[in-house]
Amino acid sequence: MTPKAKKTDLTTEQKIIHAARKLFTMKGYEATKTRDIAKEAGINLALLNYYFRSKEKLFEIIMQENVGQFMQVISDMVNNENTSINEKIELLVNNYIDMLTRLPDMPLFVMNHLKSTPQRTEMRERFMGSYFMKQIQQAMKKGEITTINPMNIMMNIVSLTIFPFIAKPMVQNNHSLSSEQFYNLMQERKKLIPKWIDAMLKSK
Amino acid sequence: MTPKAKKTDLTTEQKIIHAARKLFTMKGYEATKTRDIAKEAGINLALLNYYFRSKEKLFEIIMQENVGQFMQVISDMVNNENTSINEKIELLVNNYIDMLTRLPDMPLFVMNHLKSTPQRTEMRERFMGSYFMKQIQQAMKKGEITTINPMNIMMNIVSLTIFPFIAKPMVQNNHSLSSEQFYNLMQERKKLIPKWIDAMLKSK
DNA sequence: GTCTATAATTCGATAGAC
DNA sequence: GTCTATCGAATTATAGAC
Repeated sequence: MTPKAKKTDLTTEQKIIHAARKLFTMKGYEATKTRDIAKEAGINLALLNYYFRSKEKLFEIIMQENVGQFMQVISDMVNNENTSINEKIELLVNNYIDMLTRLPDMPLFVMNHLKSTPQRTEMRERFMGSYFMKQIQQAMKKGEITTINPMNIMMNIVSLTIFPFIAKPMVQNNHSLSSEQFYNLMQERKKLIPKWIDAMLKSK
Repeated sequence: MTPKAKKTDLTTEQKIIHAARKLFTMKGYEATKTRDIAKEAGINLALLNYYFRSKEKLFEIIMQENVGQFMQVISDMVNNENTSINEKIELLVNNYIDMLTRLPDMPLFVMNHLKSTPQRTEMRERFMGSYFMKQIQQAMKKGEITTINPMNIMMNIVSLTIFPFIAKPMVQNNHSLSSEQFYNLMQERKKLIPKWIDAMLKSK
């Protein structure tokens, strides 16, 4: 047996987490039934409560895991003191598009939760006090970029990167756009979004 | 009595629709209970089923109403033969921001539904065969705008306009950004988004 | 049309055997 | 740790009186 466990070698706890992650992110909290999680995990309903006391506790674990990953990409970007503005934007766009290609349900899942139960993410504070923010202000002062509310810069980068994954079912239905075409479109945007942001920052 | 009915003068059917619209868009299908709708409407639970046979039928009415409004803004824009490219963009951004200011829950509500039950919206076909599309292709041929996949243009306009409302709970928590500040930011974007799109279309 | 009462089902959670 | 069986609450929907 290799040290790397096969899928069937997962512990019961891991099997439940895997099943819960799949169903919660796919269908949301209310629409996901504990019976379905148990079935998907190949175990019994009672065992789910034995390991995780309640549906809500299990959900919180999955949600924090998702919120964490989601926020991490932004934190990594805005606090990096070794990259230029343009490099930061490229890094964030690349990381998000790669992540959301693997986990396309994540953004809607996270946004739904933040709406119903606002968290202390303090996105705005984190951004306003970040190294990225300082770089922007310096570039503005030097006249290298146009005068602009920094919130708009961050909002635009994230909008252009994430929204297409949220709107995917709208543009890509009935095979009008194949999965492969959508994938290619997103890969193409990795290079285009930084260029567009650059054009925006230099517009008068 | 004026011909315009007061809120308390609504028919029972209207009272139920109003309550259902509020709760469904706010909390989604599963989390909304028929009892709560009845309570919100000030009527009895049995009466809800008397008028609308089932929870699902009632939901479909509310959902189609929302999807319709959502799509209408795009249809109005891409099929208008009397406006320039820039005027079209300004119109769409203005209409969406005004609509979502009134109905901030709409985008998440609609996106959640389209994901779970893909509709025959054929957004891509409608766009690809539209008058707006023809204008873009002409402008590209004349070299007035840069060479770009038209899907990206539409995707960017909609992303920049709608995503901030979806991400609202993330940027605006714990009074870090007041409702008024958020409102002002969105109003400001009415003028900025068309400028940014313009810069994007002229970038090399 | 509107109500009260309740049927029928579903769901989260637990008891208790192994 | 894992299972079967079941409880108790919640929820959608309906029956039947007025």
